[in-house]
Amino acid sequence: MNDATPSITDAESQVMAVLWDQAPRSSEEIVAALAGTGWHEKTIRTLLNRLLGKQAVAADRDGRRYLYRPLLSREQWQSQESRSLLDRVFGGRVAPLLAHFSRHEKLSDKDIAELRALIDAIDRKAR
Amino acid sequence: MNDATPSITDAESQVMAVLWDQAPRSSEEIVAALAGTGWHEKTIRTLLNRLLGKQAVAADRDGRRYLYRPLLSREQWQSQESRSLLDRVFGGRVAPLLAHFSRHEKLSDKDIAELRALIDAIDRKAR
DNA sequence: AATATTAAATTACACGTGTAATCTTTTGAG
DNA sequence: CTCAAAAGATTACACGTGTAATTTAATATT
Repeated sequence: MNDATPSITDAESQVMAVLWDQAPRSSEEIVAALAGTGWHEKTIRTLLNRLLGKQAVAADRDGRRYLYRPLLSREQWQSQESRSLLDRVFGGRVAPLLAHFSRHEKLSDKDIAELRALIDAIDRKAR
Repeated sequence: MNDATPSITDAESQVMAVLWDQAPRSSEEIVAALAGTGWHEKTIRTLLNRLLGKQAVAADRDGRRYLYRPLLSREQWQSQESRSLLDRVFGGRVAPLLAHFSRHEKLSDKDIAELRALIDAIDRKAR
């Protein structure tokens, strides 16, 4: 009986991002990759450990060090977060979300073209 | 000075929802409207007070009671939450978000029709 | 083998949030 | 005018999270 999909905090997701970008990596490499955040090395190691506890990453021994790799994929995480927003904020419906964006976000021509292509693709698949 | 836009927690947003649905309302009415949540009356009053502190609602005296009304609109809140998801999870781009939904969410025919109508509307407005 | 490094594990601590209980003040009932 | 009921204000408390410091264990060096 273990957690279906671990839920990741915001800080944790930034550590995941490093591993999604490339894995496996040692904690030292991860710390280096997160230099821009201003986080203390200790902080990053804490986050790594929490991710281990949540089984969002795995650690494989490599000599004296561990190499970390993601167990939760970026796609899975995006799904969770998207669904959460959809349910919490838009009553679970996609169209209101898009309607919202259409009114309040600046969509580029490229965005619009992509969206149209997507709808077409979805539509074709649906029939 | 004062907070540009207060950030609302999940529980608080459910209280806001009652006021977005109809306002102004007394705390008693709000408690009644949230009967389905299983929350204790005290809990709901706490949430109301926190919303007051965050200036997400205003309270106008009405005899011995207060009448509450939203200062933060549903639209504003949806914007905040959407933008937060977009930035945190999708690097700030709308198309990847929608692409994600197209791959992972089951869109009903009605959804698809609505989306198409939206795109058309956006497109017409854009040109 | 004893000791110094260093990675990892454990512990810490403040603050936000969910979830209330208690205290205070106001006001209607007698 | 006194007292009880009720609305609101204050206080509580555990848990998650951001942010680390301290302790332990493993390994490299002398």
